[in-house]
Amino acid sequence: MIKLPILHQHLVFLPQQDCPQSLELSLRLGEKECVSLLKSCESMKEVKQVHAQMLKLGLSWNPYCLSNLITTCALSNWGNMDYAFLVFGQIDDPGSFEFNTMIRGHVKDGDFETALQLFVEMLKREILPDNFTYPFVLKACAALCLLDLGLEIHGQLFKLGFHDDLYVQNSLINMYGKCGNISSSCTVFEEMEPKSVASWSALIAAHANLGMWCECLEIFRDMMSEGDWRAEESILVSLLTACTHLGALDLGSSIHAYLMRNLSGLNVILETSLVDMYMKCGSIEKALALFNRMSLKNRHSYTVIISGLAIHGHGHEALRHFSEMLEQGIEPDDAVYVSVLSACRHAGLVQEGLELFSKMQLEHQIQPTIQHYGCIIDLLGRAAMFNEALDLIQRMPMAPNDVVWRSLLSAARDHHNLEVGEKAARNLMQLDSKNAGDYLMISNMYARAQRWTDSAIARTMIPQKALDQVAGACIVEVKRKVYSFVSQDKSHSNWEDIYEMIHQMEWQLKFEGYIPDVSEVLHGVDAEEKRQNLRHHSQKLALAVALIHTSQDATIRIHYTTACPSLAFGQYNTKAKRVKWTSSGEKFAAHNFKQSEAGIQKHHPI
DNA sequence: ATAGGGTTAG
Repeated sequence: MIKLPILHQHLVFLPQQDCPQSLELSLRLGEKECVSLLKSCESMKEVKQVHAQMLKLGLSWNPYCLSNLITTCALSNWGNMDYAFLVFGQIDDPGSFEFNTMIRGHVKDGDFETALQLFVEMLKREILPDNFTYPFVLKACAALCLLDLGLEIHGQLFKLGFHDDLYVQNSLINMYGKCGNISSSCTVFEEMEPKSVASWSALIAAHANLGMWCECLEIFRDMMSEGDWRAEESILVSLLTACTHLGALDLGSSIHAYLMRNLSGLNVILETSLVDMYMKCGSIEKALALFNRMSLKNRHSYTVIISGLAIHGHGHEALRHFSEMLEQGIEPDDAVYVSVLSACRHAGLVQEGLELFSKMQLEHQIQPTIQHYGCIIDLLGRAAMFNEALDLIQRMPMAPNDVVWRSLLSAARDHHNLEVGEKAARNLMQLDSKNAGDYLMISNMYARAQRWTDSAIARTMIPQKALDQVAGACIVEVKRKVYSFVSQDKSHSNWEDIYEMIHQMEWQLKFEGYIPDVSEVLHGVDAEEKRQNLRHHSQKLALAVALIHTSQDATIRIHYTTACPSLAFGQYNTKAKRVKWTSSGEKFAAHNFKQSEAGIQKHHPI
């Protein structure tokens, strides 16, 4: 702890010639002492005191001291980039170290544009970047998804010969991954030698970023078989995220066990990932137990637990956790409010939802995003409060997006409100929906109103608009392996066994008197074709595989996901719809099959 | 002389 008198209330930068050489010589504090003082600073106040001393002692023009001053201001957690910038301006001949530090500081603060501007300024002054410059700059590119700039920089660093640098290579993997160019990530990874744990981590994270969950697990398998790598925390976090999205509870649990064996304690991120994994994989008890034992909970942890409870329909429990979070003094952010509002949405808590929506704006000064509006509009729609919903759409500051109209359309269909449904449908079409599911939903709406012609017209729009019927995929985990299926899938090696199993399942269901309900979904399609389609529907395939591989009373969890290729950067948004099945004896009951058939029209993202 | 890469929620 440094205790120095404050000598300057406001900083005055003396011109160089005003600092008499003799003064510097006469005082003890040399540059070494100055730098070590700077390094032991613990607040900006202390830094300013040291800076004041520097001014007094004539060290304020010493490049070494100034460099260290910038580093302290820019990189400390309590630092101040404005101050760093001020000092940076005082250096008349900044080199790559000073620029690197400034770029790094801005990246750390999340000010990526300024970081890149500084990089450009550096080049303009013909200061050559070094191998330290590129990791920071590439990180800024990654954060801003600037693929073109990233490519240009890759070319530049190649010319300068820094492509051999391990850190630069790892940064490149990350940059390409964040920009959605996964094949380049893989190329960099394959061509580099040697690799480090961070290389694997970056590659796995890059795949995780794009929702390529199965690939994450495969790469991890390669990593473990290829050499003596230690699975690090960050890799395990990515793997847990993959498990969460794949619903791979068994694999997730074994990662948990691995963690308990190999680490002395878990950090918040790992614990939060675990809680999320258990929640989304349907193991609420474990998730809650783990959450309750966490010694440190942050905003993320609460978001995870609240949205998990929301998914399982425990609206009141979710709200209770939200109150607890506020009592703990954790400021909610917009993400927490998304999860809280969606808890109200899932549980049909209209009044609570509306109150929280206004509390968010008035008490916490959070401007609602389209997602928050989407939650509320969905909430109102599900409660058949269509006037209120339409009124809110009118009043919201941004244009309603497809998600908003889609949820309204869905609600109108369920409540048999053709007027609102048609309005939503019109608006959805105006947004030039590329989603085949939307047309199916419109078709279903008309089918329910027995307007068969309109229903058929809506269906014909799909081939007319040449829309891909994005096949939903089903994912099932058996014996720690993850299988995924699309409708009519025959890509699996043992597909004959699978289809034989389906045959048996159908036979048994028929025996129990089950007749598939195809009235609404597929009106106007040839009846035999319908049954063919349904028969090999992806969920059924997944169920068959699970039945083949599991014993009688095992719980089978099948996850329904949708790829949304329309999202930016080629990202896949996997939104899992979870259906829980039990395979105890004859109990893979008929209503489950109905659910699976309805699944074909359920693949619009929420 | 001082330094760098990978990780969580919707």
